[in-house]
Amino acid sequence: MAETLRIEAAGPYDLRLSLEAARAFSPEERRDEGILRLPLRLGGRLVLAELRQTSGTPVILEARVRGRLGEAEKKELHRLVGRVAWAGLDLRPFYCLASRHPVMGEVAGRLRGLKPLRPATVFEMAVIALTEQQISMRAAYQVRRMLLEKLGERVDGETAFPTPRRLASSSMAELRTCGLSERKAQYLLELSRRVAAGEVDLEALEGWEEEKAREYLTSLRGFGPWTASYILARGLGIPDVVPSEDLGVRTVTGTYLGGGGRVGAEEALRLLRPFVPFRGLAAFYLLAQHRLAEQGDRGARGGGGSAERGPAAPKGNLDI
DNA sequence: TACCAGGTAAAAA
DNA sequence: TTTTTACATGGT
Repeated sequence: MAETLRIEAAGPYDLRLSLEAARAFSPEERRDEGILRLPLRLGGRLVLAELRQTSGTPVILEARVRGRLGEAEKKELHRLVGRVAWAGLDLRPFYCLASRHPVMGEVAGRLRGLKPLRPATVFEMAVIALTEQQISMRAAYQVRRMLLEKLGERVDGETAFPTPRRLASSSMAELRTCGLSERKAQYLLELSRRVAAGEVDLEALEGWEEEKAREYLTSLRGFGPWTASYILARGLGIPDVVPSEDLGVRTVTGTYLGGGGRVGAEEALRLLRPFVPFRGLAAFYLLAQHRLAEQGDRGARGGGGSAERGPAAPKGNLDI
């Protein structure tokens, strides 16, 4: 017995490419034929949704879940899948802007249909952002893997992100063994406790005006300007927001749009100006291009011979 | 071995 | 008020 829901997404969209980009940083090689196995909480119930894209236009995403779902659960599944796949984002206006720029036009053409995969909740996005502060993506990935392993909940072979309540009930020692610093463990505990207590509602930020949400986020302990921008961009899905102080953003904007290497935050913003109101999305495309090209290089060296993805990119440790 | 990675708050100057 | 510093892990 299974339920299959069909979710329409604003086209163009390429789920397989979006998955490939999202996993470009991951040390584990996952071959899953363009299917996203997504643990989701529908009300109090944890289910595994298998998400795939059916061919054709308009873009339809199929979400398959074992067992029966109630009407409210179906509605929630629809909302969450739409959120993760960013179904509401229409890429066409961005492509229109990109086509007027020689480099961005080429990158956007090559990565047509790419959208950032978004975490199912703003809380999860906030935790991800906390773990990614300062350390490399690979190091942060290991920390999150440990968090999932120790505190996550298993469902059909996948692990769901721990709830605020579960994180709030964990100990400093437990979080430290996941590789978090004392300080980040404190931030994470404080955030989780406040969210679990209902004192902080990150999900409610969805409808807020951008600057108000930014102000609120930076008022939380451990949330600086970089973290706030990252959450606004990917957690709340504001396509113009870009963490311009971000090392990766400064590298790729300098490399692809500027004269060469890493630039300062202000210069990065200046170089991204042609893509208002999609500056964050533009930066994401450059990061993805950079990362996928790098991965392609590795594959070629290893004899795997994965598809060419354009000009070789300078070395770095970038991710989306 | 050092040094750098999608930074931040708190201490020191 | 502005400038340093500690911090965790993984790759080079």
